[in-house]
Amino acid sequence: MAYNFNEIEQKWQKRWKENNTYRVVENNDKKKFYVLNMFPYPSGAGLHVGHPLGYIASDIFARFKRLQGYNVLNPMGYDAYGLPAEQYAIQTGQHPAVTTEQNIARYREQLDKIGFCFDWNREIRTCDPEYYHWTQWTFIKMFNSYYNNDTKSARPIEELIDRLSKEGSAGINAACSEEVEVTAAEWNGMSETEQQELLMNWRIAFISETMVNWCPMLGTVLANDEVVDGVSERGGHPVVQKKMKQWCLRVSAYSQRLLDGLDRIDWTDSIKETQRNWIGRSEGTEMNFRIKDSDIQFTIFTTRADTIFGVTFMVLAPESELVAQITTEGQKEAVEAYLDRTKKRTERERMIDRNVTGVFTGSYAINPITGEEIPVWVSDYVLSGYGTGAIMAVPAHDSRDYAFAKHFGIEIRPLIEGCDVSEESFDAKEGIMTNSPVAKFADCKLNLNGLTVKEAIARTKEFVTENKLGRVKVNYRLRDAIFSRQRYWGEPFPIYYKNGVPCPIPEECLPLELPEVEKFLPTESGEPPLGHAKMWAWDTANRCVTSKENINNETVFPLELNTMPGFSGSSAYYLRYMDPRNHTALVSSEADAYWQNVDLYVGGTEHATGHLIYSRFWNMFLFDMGISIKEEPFQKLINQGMIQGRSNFVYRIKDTNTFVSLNLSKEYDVTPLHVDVNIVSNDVLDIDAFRAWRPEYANAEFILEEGKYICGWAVEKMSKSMFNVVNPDVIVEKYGADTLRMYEIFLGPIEQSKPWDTNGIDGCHRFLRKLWGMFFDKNDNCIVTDEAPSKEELKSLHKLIKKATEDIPAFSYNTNVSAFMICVNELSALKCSKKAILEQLVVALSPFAPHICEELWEVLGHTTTICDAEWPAFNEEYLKEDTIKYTISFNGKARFTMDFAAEASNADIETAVLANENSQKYIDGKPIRKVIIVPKKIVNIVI
RNA sequence: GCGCGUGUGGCGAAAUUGGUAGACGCGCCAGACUUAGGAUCUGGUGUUUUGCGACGUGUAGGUUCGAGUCCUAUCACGCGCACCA
Repeated sequence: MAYNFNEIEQKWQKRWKENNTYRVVENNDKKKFYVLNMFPYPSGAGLHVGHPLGYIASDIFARFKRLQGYNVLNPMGYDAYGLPAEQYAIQTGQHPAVTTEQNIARYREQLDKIGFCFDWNREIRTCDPEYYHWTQWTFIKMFNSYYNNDTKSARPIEELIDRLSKEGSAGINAACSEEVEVTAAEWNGMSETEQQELLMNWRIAFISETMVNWCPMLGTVLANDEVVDGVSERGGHPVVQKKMKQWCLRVSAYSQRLLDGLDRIDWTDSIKETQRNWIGRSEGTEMNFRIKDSDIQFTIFTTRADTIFGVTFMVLAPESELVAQITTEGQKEAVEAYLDRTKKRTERERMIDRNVTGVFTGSYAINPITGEEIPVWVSDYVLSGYGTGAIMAVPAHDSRDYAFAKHFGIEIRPLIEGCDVSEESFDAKEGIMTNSPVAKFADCKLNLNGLTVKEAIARTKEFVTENKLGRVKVNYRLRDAIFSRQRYWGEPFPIYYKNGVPCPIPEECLPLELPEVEKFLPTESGEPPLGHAKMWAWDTANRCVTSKENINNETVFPLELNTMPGFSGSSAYYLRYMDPRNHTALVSSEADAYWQNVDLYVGGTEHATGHLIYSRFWNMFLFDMGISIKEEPFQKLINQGMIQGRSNFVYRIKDTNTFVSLNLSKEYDVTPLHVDVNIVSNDVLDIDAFRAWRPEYANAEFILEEGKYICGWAVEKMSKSMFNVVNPDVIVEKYGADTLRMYEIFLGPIEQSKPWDTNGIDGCHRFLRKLWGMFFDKNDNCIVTDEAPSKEELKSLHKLIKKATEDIPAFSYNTNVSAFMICVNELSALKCSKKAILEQLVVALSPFAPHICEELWEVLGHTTTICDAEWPAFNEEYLKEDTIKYTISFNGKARFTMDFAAEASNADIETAVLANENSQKYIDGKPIRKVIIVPKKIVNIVI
């Protein structure tokens, strides 16, 4: 009896490829199902055993859906642009395209060994001109669009231009960088260049001089989500703030839609919550304050309009332009010194150091409601990028204002009945208002006394709006995405500059291919790497790329030197899979109408605020353009947990070459050292392999316990430096792909992070061998019979089918594997080798272990692939119990059990219980008042 | 600080609406077959007790005939956001 998994797996992988088994084509007679994995970045390290987890999970689902009769799209491709390939290129001179190609080949080889049902005919790579053609095309669409807040959608920029030329900016309700007022006459009087500059205020893809996260070590800017704790996510290099001209995408225009859309999609609450936090909606009020003895006005944003009577100072962000305007002569020196000091500090330093700092400007603002004079300060605890960069400070009810007031001895005026602000501020939005206003402003038209905080906020909003003192405003934390990267290995912008004005190259001329460069580093003059490209100018007359030498500013113009960031290629790839070889459109409307959007998206949580926001934005834009018919790209999202490494340690006694076993190591002064997990089994070290591992260990001595060297262990990230990387190829070689697939999902719930531990894999392997043993005897003779199955066998089988049918859609794969083990154990115990049973068993198992199931399917006499079989239906009849065991309890304590026929009525049970001599014996002589019968389980007797 | 989530054997973990806690697998123990076992098969395995039994789902209460599950408080860990006004 031999289960030769290597032979079987190779045979079927070859056959699937030859027969194009997993090819999928649109078919209107069949219901569609779209399964998608977040496509990988092909790194040089290859796949480790953690990477395929999500692919296995989605593969099981895809195969299951196919068996249920769906037309399943399950594509795969590569997110091939990225920093590591570029950095490798800088170090070695090797072109990133070459290393990327090699890495992809290696990935493909590894993936193929695991037996996925990907349709490789639809493979895409983001660095392929055929693919980034449509990334560039979408960018041009964004450039040529603005966001209309009235229609709540992106509209052609011509609409806006038309309006500007006829009516000016009056009445335009559009997402913009800043409020602009321009009359039609002014607009029409502007030069082309001036008009183009102004339009940047509205374009969805626009150029803006903004503060960016500049990473000097990487020589590029980074998006907010690429910066973690003040350092770059990749590489951990320091990041500083710098003002630069950059391409941006007006993601913020979609804030509300991105927020609302979350209610319509089936994602986990935690990831939705993360996105809500990231979007950061806050409803509040903008109020205008006037500076005393001047015409200067400024606006603040607050969510606590109710606290207007408690304002005892105002604060401006140091970056605010107002600071210079309102600083009095007397305070000039102090203010400038303060600004100087803050400028030198990075954002990160300002965040870490929470000491209170600030300086008085010398000016006073007028409270628009009471007319009170309020001192205006400057402090870096106010951020220039949020709200208006200015606040009204209410120390009694905001902890930051409180700290500031305490430090500088400013009045703290409590506004809520009974609150104690002697030690700390009262920040909660609850209680009854008082002192609003205080007696000396009693003639003030607004009175909030006696209202709850909630009522007071609403009342103040009304008052402010009626008296034109400001307006109700919703603020979002979500910023526009910075879209330029000073890198080589990315999508080039389809943009040339005519007299400094950016112009898109004609759509018909796309793709604009990435040029060759001599060096992948920035130029001497500090231009991005594309500055090295010779063939990098646009000839408008011949509509082609030409040499930079030909630039004449009449017909030949310089091309953009930045490239697009990583998320550009990964934002709409799901659409491209629907129609990957279309030369005339991103996706045909037919293909889009058929596949709609992704039904099941599988990937890690690390993209919660990056890819998963950008691609929703990107897709909403394409939805507005009428390209995508679904507003949300990913209907259901499953986040697979990470598989961590399980590192092993040996303990070397200090200054010796002697290693002591784990439980004896406490008695010595030892240094724990990582040891390669591949020479450790069940935490027992293979001593010979250890001596051979490294030359310095060749003469190592060991202090053993019970004849073995026991290693310590810890859960850590899977990485080369920890010597805990387990390669899937090695597992496939030793146990087979089916065992690997079963074991990966058997490790635990799919969404949970867990350490890889090769030790448990035998259990899954034994299971498959046991299954094999139901088909063949020791001499490899097939023992399958045509006998009719027994009731017991049918029950075992249908219990399993029911479980699998319910568990797969719920992603309870780990318990499902258990169910298969139970079923096979039961059937083996019954010595069942009946075709009628085994046939359905292998179909149900095939999503999990496709190779062995194909083989056994063939053994059972089938000539077509098991993928085209039908998912077995379970029959409730077989699952019914003949009798049900009831526990008879007395005041909650179980006393005895009785069996009843499954169909016994409550009355039957009650009568039987009362007549039972056991029951009499245990009622302690007291009369029974009531028998409570809980269906199927327990009969309760109350006295 | 705010928000979200998780706590069950030596380990990974199960447990439909509240109804026999610990399924299944690993590990461990014993046995069988073996020259051998890191192969295979069979049985056992929460703690405690010679036994009957008692106790057991982070901790402390509560609801209930009955709580891993519901409620309140609390502790620990993980994740997200964070001078966001």
